[in-house]
Amino acid sequence: MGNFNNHIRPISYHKTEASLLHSVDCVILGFLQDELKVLLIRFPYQPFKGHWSLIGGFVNADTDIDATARITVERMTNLENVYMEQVHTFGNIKRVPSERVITTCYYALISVEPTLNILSKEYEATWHSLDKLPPLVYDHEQMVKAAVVKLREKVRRQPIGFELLPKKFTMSQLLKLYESILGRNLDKRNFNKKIQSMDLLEKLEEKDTENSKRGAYYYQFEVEKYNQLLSNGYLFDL
Amino acid sequence: MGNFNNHIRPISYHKTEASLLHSVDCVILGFLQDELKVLLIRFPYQPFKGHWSLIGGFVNADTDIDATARITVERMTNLENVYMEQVHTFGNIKRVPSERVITTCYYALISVEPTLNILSKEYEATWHSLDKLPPLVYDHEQMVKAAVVKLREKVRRQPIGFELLPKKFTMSQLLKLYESILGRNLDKRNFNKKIQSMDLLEKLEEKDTENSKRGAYYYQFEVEKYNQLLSNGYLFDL
DNA sequence: GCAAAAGTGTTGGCATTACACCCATGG
DNA sequence: CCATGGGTGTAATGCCAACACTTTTGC
Repeated sequence: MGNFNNHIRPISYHKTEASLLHSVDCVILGFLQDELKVLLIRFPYQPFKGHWSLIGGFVNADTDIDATARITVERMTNLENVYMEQVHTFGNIKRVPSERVITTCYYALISVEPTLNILSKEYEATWHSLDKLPPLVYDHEQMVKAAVVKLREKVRRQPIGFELLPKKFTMSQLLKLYESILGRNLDKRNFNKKIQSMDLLEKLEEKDTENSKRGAYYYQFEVEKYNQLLSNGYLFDL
Repeated sequence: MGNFNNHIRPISYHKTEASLLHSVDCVILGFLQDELKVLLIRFPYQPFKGHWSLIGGFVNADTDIDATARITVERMTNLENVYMEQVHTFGNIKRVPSERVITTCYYALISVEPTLNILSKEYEATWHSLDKLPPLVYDHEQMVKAAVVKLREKVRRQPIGFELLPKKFTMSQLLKLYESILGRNLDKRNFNKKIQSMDLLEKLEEKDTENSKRGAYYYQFEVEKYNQLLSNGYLFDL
């Protein structure tokens, strides 16, 4: 496998059809310094060598495209079970000037903890603020935008924001996360009220004393409780 | 072009990558007999010859994927400027048993008027209710479901429902359309109130007297008015 | 003692829902 | 004259947005 003549077509009533390169690109999102950021690498090939780029990889004949995206992300981050969603497939002829490549874009949400060290070296992977992105190769800017739009819609109807936080987090972290994703300020009291009323978080004894003198209680998302509510017809809605 | 060895790759640092078949499938939706329906054809190839299927086509090296989808729909319906949205890309290895094909699914919204005659012959294209779909080839049932979910979300935030109606339509047609898309009954008075308050429809002098003795006023969607409101920050929201 | 973040309730306005009767007409 | 779909208003409710002060503690 890996060779472009190797795709399987035993029956091949489609012998005459064109065969094309297909890749995946991943918008890896993380929450750092109270802000949603995207992980970019230095593009390794000419003529765009050194430009910033999303992380991607080609789809080969014996791998599902979702799996290709997952492998791409996991190889880069050394994480497993990363939350991913397909965003859109970009298929214009000229999107990659040098050749025809169809690319399916995904986003991945990762919790930034011990991660950074592992990934940083190979391609100079670094986090970039969404509101001051450097120029990216090909149509990768479009991809980032599309991913954020999709995340913004999804985050209000499903409790996926927690994927971006450590297991234990404070209310103000959660607030700032949502503010950053939605791109606007939220009222602290109204936000807390709404979250609390959902009854999806467990309040822990422990406090975070790093970011404030008084200390803020840690909370934890309870997946099981959510699944139970879900099966009773509950809809997360923020 | 059209031959699978013809894709352009002058630089080809990706010579060693696999080249795959890529197709599009289109969920063509129409509103008939007060119901949202999908247009299906009889699949023309063995071993699924005669089974019901979506309308599709292969992507060749010199056509954008969006254009491929559009051409597919327009060839089948003899319509132009059909409203289309990309839904999802299905890329599992085994989704087509006989060979690896990655398929991008689109939905198309068409207004069913003079259409039917033109398309019916070639592949026995016929309209099917969404709640009693026959078995479909491959993963086409999944595609239909995904398309309807996407439409359901979109139709509440953008005035695309009108794409499914003739230029002139009555309020009860519009109501039934939304009921059918959203899959639940809506209150006639509340619905009218909301629609009227948007101020996007022009009430015509003319009445539809076919479906009722008293006659119901025709309305028309005013695209320009909508665009103007849009540019002032207005958000359609139903 | 002060700076910095945490925590906590109430109110008014708006939007959504629920609900029922008369009208016009063709047959 | 009656059956069928068309057209219309009001009241109750719940939801969301706006808003400010006290607490804790490290420095």
